[in-house]
Amino acid sequence: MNSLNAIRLFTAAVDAGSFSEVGRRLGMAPSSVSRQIAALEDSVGAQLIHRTTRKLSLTEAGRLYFERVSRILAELDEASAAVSHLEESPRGALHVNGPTAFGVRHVAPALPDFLARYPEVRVELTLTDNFVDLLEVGADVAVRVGELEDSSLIARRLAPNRRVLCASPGYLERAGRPERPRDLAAHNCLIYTRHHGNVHWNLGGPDGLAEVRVGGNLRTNNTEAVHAAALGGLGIALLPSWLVGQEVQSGRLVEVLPGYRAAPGALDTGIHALYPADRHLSTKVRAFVDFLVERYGPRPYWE
Amino acid sequence: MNSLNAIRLFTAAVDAGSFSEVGRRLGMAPSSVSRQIAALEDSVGAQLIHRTTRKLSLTEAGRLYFERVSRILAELDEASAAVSHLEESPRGALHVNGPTAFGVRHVAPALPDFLARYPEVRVELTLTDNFVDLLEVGADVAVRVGELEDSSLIARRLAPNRRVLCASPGYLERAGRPERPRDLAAHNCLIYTRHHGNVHWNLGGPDGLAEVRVGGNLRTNNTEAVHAAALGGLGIALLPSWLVGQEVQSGRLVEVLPGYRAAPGALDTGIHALYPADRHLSTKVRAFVDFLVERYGPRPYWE
DNA sequence: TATGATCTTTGCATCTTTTGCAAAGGTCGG
DNA sequence: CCGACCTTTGCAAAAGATGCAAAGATCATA
Repeated sequence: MNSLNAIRLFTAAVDAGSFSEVGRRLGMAPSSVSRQIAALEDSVGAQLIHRTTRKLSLTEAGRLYFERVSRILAELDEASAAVSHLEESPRGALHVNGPTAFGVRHVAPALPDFLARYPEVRVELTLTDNFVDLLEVGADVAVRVGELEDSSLIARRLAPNRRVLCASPGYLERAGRPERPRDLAAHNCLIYTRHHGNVHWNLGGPDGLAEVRVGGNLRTNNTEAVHAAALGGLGIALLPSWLVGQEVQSGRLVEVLPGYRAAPGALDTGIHALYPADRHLSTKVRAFVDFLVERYGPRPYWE
Repeated sequence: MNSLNAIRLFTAAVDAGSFSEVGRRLGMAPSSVSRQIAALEDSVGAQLIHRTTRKLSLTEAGRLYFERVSRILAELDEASAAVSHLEESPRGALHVNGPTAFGVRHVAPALPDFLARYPEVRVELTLTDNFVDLLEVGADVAVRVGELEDSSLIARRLAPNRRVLCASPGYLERAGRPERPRDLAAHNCLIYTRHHGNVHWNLGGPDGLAEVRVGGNLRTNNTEAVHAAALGGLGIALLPSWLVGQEVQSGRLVEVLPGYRAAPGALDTGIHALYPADRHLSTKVRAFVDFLVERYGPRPYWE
């Protein structure tokens, strides 16, 4: 096909009025200019420029081609510039995907600050609780809590994902306060699980790991339900700190066995931002992830 | 710079949904497609396509670029097509240059037939008697009578340029009819010359070359003036056959010393079409020159 | 009128770029 | 878990672009 370079040389020759002058301006040998333009003429099948040693002049075909092509070249440069412009600074649409609970509590509230810092960005926040393929849904970046599927995506750690035991002050007053992990077996523990069968809580504390079989009158596959039940005083829940941290701080919930944490498991790998492992990471994604890292910090505000 | 090929591959990939599919359609290795598009991304400085092994998806930059670029590619193809179209058959503007006298008598009258045969051609006929640079004046083809400057132009012979002696019947009745070249010295010879000094007519006839010094009461640098004077009965003129041929045929002028012709000289090299020696001779020029060659034929109608 | 400067083009050797193949690493469906 | 298919990278070969020098041509100038 006719190369873009040849077309550029053609227009340059029309402007400069001489192949040699083009060569001088563009730092190439006149012979190269000559050959490229000759090849272009062959490819379109028409003489574009009449040449004498002293003067160039356009043929009718050349005039026609020049008019159309010079406009097209400008448009092409504009298109490249527009794309490059997108990457100069964070700008354009940013599709963020994340789980509902975390998104509502810690992503959405962060957006005003983020958008204030990057006024040219538009955020489209999609909160879903089923796993979605980033590219499928057209997202630029996803926030994931726990369980990272191994994939070609890059994961950047935003915060730890720790689960703590907690209950409402009313429940503890009524049912007593466990002193050791094994005391939990006698309590009404609010179970979040996606599977059937017995549930064990693995707790790490000052005296090492303790596995406690727990149970109670509520099992659900919805963390929010456990949360609501705990707030309502139903029992003891094992919930992520980002979900209950502020309520513990405000006293609406009380931490139980404060020296103990859920032992790190599949669900506790942390909170990550995921984005495609492209050679060119877009500035808006980088800015967003950096922003979240900075906002949550080494020790998140909810801890 | 970013190559046109890479851009074409990019749009092809968007259409095909897979680099391998592009390779199959265009007959090239998937690796080449991959590398070209990667290079394009480097050149614009942004990721255009997210790739997994199973799916391609456009980034925002990619969508933006695709929209603009696919339209631009279409325009570019159109531009090439328009130029190629010009050469498919004679078509477009044809600038013809020639001398006034010949042009009025033998070019302009030929144009109706020419344009009837090639309805898509528009002729712009410029008649000038001073020598002009074809390219300077933007002409595609020139008709030249006699004296070919040697140049880079191609000359195609259209007809002989012979000068014959003639006078009006009235003059011959009054002054008598020369029988031999030397008789001309006693006649009123109408002199066309651009220089000062004596004028000699070199005549070739059955007995070889004869040089006669001629003179009379009219010298002019304008052939038409000589022509008009001869028609008016002023004397004997040496004029091109294409100028007086039809008047000789109609009897308004009578040929003098019919066995003699002006000996071929610089002025008698013939009538030629001149056009640039380009690698791609445009079809409209070729058609026009062919048309004149055919119209004048081996023996022009004016002879 | 002759000379020199400058222009375009072509042959040729060289250098850069592109290409296809093979292999590696990854993903999806059965 | 396996096989089919995808993208990417290394590597050698092919293709294309480049610069130089020389040839042929034109114009300005001495």
